[in-house]
Amino acid sequence: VVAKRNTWQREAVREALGRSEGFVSAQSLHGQLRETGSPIGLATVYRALADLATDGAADSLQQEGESLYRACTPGTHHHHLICRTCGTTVEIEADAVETWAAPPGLCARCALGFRRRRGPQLTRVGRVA
Amino acid sequence: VVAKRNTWQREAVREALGRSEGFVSAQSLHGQLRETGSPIGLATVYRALADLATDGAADSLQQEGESLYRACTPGTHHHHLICRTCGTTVEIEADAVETWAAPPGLCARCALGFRRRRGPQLTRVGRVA
DNA sequence: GTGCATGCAAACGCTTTGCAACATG
DNA sequence: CATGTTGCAAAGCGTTTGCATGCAC
Repeated sequence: VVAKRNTWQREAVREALGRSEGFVSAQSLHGQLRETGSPIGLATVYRALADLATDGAADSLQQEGESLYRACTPGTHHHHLICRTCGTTVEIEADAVETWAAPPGLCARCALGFRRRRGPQLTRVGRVA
Repeated sequence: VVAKRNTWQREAVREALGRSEGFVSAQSLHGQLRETGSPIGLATVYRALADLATDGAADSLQQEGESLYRACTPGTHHHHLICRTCGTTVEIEADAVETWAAPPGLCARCALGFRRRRGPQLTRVGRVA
């Protein structure tokens, strides 16, 4: 993988992310880094997190208008299960979840492509009433 | 149900929401209403949507930093499946999805409470690498 | 007159971008 | 010297809130 940008501070962000339990916001990550004496800027944290997410080294989710990030083991094909109630997150191997999540989570047309391409997919289930 | 607020324009928002296919943003909904000659303000659209979502008359999801809304059949206990690839959304009856989604989507501790309370839950599955 | 919905504009929080300064090779 | 990262500050965007107005009862 060719280094695109954020070569110095990006490592600091990656470390801080790895040190954190569960998902953290960019701002809280920035706060932590500043507390440890780093002069890192908020913009750099955002840029680093965007890169990490692109490379698959970090996983992100949206919650209440802000993005939360979490280090995840890169290179391995896996999914996350996030408990909506308590926030507990588990990485699980791909095959297990695809067995139950992929077919009902995609419409017929896309499920076809999913099985072929196995591209990024997200299944969401909301409960009402 | 006692009318809390937004009694007049709320109905206009509800109608416009029902007229829309799939999920729409508050801003686009506001634009549509203004195009039809309504003097409704953006704030009122947001307030009405918040109420509709609270009452279960609308379903909302977050996508790329903005909230999208969709009318849904109120009073019935149901879930939504949203295809991450093409955005197709289907309402499905509760029992079917709870069979496969609830147990793996919650951690052990919360799943217990889920079965007891059957409170609002959301299961997300993200795919990486 | 009282209460509450409404529209407007300002404020808010998170994120992104413009830019000048600087480190690296 | 050329390239690309950095911090800061300002801008951007969706959303929320404060407030004066006006309608309904």
